[in-house]
Amino acid sequence: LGLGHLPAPQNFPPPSALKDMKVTLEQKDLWDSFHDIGTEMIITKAGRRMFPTYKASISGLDPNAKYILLMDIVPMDDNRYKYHNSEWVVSGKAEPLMPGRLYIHPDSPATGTQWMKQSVTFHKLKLTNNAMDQQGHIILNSMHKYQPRLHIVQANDVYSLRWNSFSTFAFPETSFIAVTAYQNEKITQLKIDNNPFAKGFRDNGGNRRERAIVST
Amino acid sequence: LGLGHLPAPQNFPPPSALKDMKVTLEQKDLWDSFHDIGTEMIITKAGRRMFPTYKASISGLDPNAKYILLMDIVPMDDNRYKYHNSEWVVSGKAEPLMPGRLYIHPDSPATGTQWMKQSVTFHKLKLTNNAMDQQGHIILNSMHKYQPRLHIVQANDVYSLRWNSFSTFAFPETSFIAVTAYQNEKITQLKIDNNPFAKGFRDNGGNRRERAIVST
DNA sequence: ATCTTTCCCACCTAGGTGTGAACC
DNA sequence: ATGGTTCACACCTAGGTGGGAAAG
Repeated sequence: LGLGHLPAPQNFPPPSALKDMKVTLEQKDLWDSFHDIGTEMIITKAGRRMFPTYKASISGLDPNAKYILLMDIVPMDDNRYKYHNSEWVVSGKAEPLMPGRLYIHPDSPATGTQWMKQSVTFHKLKLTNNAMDQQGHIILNSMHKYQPRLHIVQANDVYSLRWNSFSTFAFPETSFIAVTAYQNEKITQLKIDNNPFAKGFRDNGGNRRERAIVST
Repeated sequence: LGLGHLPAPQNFPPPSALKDMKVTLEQKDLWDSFHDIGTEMIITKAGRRMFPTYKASISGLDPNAKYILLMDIVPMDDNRYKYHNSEWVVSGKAEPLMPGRLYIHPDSPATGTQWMKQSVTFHKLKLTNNAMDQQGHIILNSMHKYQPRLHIVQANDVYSLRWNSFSTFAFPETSFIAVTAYQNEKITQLKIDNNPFAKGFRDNGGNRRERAIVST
């Protein structure tokens, strides 16, 4: 079990008490369309959201027990990558990584009923390349390959978080390479086409206004 | 102690263990300028924020104990009011009120250290006149007079909330009359002058653009 | 040179304001 | 008629996008 690296098998066998627990990734088609090309996620100093957003629907929890949901993002290998001739190639050894930060879902702790009644979304999670980040964002190295993981922990509050009874889920289609600027223009176009916040960059059938010239 | 009405004295004597607990209302000058005229707060079906925002700085908590902070808003008397000849006058008996809802500060529960390190703001609290509200907003009756109260409860989580050890604080300058439309135009003007979201209604020294005519 | 990162920007989404007419 | 409520709206704040130039 590599220190902070992705363990195999990806999904831990859940404790017997939770054997019916099931997690389904939402918007799988969208994730797949990115994954087929090679997903890239922008990381910035201030922190950047992931797109697509990680959303999951959960079943099989004890309705009355309390759970904390968290995400972490672990390196998939020991390589550093570069984008060369329209493909990702290994370019060296991975940078050393600080112990991975955890993003605790802000609704935590909540009962099984509350987690199951609607899908759980992690849209507020942010990625940063700033190793000194003070805002609790997840710190990653650019040009490295990562795998997000969802953890479900039965615990009464975030302070008594113990790692003695939890289930971990990793969906391969959510893996990505962290970048500070998009490398593959097909990824850029998929983001523009699907992220509502990037609508300004869509080609509206020739009706798009030209960008204004800034006079300084 | 009137059922759901404002008890006297307004501030409960705190438990001895919390005798050093202190709560200071922020932006007291702003609250005072409203209070001097007669504060009105809009209530709507969808829920409306309060302005000024209720903010408090807190000291004297046990740094390591965990606390939940809540607000409720209680009737100040049994009257219904109306605004007549530029003043508020009693116009009848109060409407019956559902048991008051509590607004639990979203950072709850947190340690004394966390509550004390910066001021606590309740800007997300919303008021509604919709008795069937499903979104957890505080339900009030229009044309009735109210007093917001802050409660500090030592408790480990929101589910085990017990009313056996808490402190209540009520600042008279935060009392208000709930309305569906402003009655006193001095209140309207104070809101426009101070609420950033109402900047569009400020008179910019004659530079304000005329409102566009809507063609339908 | 080449590759990667940073910064400011126009352009969006999301949602908090009082208005004034319509509604009851 | 009168008094109170609702609704669509223009106009804001707040903050999430990738672009492109500049910087490293």
